Amino acid sequence: MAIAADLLRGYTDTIILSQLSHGDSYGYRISKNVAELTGGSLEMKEATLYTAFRRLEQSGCIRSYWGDAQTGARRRYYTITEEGLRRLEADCAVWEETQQMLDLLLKEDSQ
Amino acid sequence: MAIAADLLRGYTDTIILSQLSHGDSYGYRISKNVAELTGGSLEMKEATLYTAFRRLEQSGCIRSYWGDAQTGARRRYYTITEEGLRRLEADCAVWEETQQMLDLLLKEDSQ
DNA sequence: CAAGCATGCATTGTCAGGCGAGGTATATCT
DNA sequence: AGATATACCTCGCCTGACAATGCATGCTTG
Repeated sequence: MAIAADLLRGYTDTIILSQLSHGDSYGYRISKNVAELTGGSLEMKEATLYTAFRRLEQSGCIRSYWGDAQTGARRRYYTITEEGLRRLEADCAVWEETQQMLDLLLKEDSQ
Repeated sequence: MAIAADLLRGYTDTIILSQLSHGDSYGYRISKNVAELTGGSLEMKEATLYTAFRRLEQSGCIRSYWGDAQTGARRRYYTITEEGLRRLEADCAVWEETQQMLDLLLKEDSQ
């Protein structure tokens, strides 16, 4: 397939993995954290987020456990796995290549 | 919507517009040109390409005309419009922001 | 001359991911 | 009591990438 353009679409997973590489976290927090980091530019929609969690757990990139909900609503925490770390690294490499490729194509001098 | 992650997916259109900003061209040529520029990393599939042409023409970003096929198969040439140029510029700006955003999220220091 | 390959365009149907809309539950503040 | 923040989840739609398929021309090579 060789760096298909379609790959550009799946970066939700990568962002989640990146967030989890800093330590266990949960949906709501990741969502808020990403929003804050990007100055509100990127809002991960809940539907997007939770489907991504299912997908990532399915493929063995993350594991989950329920936190005890003494205070407030219950939370499902996620942990990144070894597989997930490898996936993250691979995704980042692809992202680098993708950036270079698109930059090349879009910044190509006229004529 | 504010720079949705989904926007990352639609860069086929942008690449085509960029190619056409250098002068009129046609499907096969754009496809070969992109493949060559990226060292074969990016192969625009025909189905993708021609669907994109329809989409872009529909939205007024490009216009098309048949070249005379004296030699070889007939070709449909495409011209970028004013609207298309504006679209290209806007897309490039979005691309810049997107890059910065993802870089920020993926290169964020651990801890 | 037939077969194969490069050139060239086009459509149909499938699939995956983003996300709008809806639902549930708890705790706090007014 | 109602609003708001925290927190999770799912269904169904839409869009874009692309495999598969089909068509036509012209050149080359066995």
